[in-house]
Amino acid sequence: MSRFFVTTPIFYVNAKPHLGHAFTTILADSMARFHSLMGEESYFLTGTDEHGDKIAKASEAAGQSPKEYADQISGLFRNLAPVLGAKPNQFIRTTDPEHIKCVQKVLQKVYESGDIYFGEYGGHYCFGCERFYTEKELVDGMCPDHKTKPEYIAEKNYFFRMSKYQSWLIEHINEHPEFIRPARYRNEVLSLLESGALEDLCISRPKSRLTWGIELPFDPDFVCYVWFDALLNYVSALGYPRGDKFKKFWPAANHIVAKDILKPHAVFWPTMLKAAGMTPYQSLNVHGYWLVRDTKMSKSLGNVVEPKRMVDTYGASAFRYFLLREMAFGSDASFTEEALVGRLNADLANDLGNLFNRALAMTHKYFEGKVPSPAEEFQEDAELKHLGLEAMQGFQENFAEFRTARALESLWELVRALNKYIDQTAPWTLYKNKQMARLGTVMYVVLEHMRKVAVHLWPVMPEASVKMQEQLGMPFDLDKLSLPKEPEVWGVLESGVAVAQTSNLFPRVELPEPRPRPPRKAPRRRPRRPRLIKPSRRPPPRPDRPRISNSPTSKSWICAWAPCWRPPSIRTPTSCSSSRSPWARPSPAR
RNA sequence: GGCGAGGUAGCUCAGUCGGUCAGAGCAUGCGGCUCAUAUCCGCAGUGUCGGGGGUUCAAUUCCCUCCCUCGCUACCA
Repeated sequence: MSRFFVTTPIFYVNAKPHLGHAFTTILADSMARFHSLMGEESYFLTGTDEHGDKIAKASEAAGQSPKEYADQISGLFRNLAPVLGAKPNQFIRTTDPEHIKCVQKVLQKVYESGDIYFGEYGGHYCFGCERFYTEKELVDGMCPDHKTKPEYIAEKNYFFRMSKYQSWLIEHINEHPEFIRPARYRNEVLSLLESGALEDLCISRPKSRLTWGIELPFDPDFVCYVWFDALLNYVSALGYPRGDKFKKFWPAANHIVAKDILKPHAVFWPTMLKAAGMTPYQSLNVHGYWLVRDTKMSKSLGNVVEPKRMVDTYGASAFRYFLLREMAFGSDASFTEEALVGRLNADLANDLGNLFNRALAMTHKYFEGKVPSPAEEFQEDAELKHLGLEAMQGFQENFAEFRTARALESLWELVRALNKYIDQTAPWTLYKNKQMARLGTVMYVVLEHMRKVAVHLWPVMPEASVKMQEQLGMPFDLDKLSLPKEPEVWGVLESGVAVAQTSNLFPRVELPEPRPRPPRKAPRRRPRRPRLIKPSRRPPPRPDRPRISNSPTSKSWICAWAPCWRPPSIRTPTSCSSSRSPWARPSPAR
């Protein structure tokens, strides 16, 4: 069985989780699920990076020990994944004793092999910041924070002989097109490597100015530089060097990072692995930033998107769908609540949700709620099947290469084709004309394709996908499913099985009215309360069509807050609730 | 400064080894259907494919040049 190991970066505990962290986690989770569904054994690792100068300072400011501080923020990150419907197999912390031991083991090994040496580093040191600045970081030769002239000091430190691996790395990148992707970042790294001599990496900090780190095994006066420490999480988590997981999942590693940490992952990390005698990872997958209304998210602008609020308001499935559908792999994307609501209504409510609802309703109306038996296949059925085949293959090919937006775009060609097929075959007319054999075939073709769509959506919207499959009378069972076979397999849905009466998985939502800007001095935002909004301009109900009692048009005001929109069914935990990830098969040992 | 990515319908983007390549979705307007969450289906558009020049029978697609946006230019993470 082939293996798939996917990682997020370990998140630095100097700030609370935000949209970017949420996205990386969701992307990694969807990849782990996708590969499980493809029949591979997958393992999903995430965690927190807790050492270094910034943490030492932040904890001091908070009046806590670094460990207390890290414990607190790390907890926030640990709690993030479940909120997003993500199920990492492991959450590592760089303060874990096993990780510390592993880092020391690697340091010792590389030291003994001669790739770590003691040398001198000279730089512009600002005593106010207690750190070195590069020439470029200085503003007119001054510290950007303190506006003072830093002192040039030389410091003895340990260095990693990174330069030694420059040509090897260039060659490796050239020979492995998937090593860094998309190509724009691969080009960036190559030009970086080819433009100048790769320097050696200073990997120690004297304890005189930093103690919050992993002690060098060969010199107790120094701690390890955070990146050298942090990057090793990817192998320490697997129990390097002798752990079973390491033997199983390395080097099938697929790292996911945002573009800001490209360099450490594309240059430091592979050379470190090489020096330590390990095979390089399989791929580094680089995504862009989430902007908010085309500007960078920042606390001072007050435009930080809180993932939890989005999930509470719109549901994890819709939130995940939006993020994976909206961001083109590698590029920046813009997050707005309007865009999210737009996608939710257009793609999920109108196209997909309504498709489920109308098909289930017809199955009840025409076949007492049971999946009918198909009869003779018509030309139009074969055409739909062919279109579906291509849409599903397009989904799989793109998803495998992290192009989730294009993958979903491809799958939606099938969703739209299904709505069109229903309109063209007009089951209501067939029923009126008592053409029950043909009607049965049409409905079967629709329902079976809906099942295929639902299966493909599991990596993207696990909760909703499970629900959809249940509504079709097919309880979700990962072991029985095989995504590679789905495009061509036919007749999985059993005739005579009862389907749900209605779907209502993705009700349309109204965009909340813009919140009035809180006054400047407002201490804390008050807890959100349901708000009443005006219904949108809707035409009056047609006289020939009976209104459903809960129709928005029947009331002058409707509640625009979450609990009204989402049926309780969505929110109840699905079968995926055991602590061991149920979709990794077999569940790897923890 | 150097290197790189990109500038295509109101919006988000796809596409072109030069010739049905001027596209999709959303948004807009009109029409149809009634199974459905007023949803779905069809039709209709608008675009000097960043500006200019060149090569060619033919360029959005190749070459030159200019303008604009963004990223990188190495040890905070």
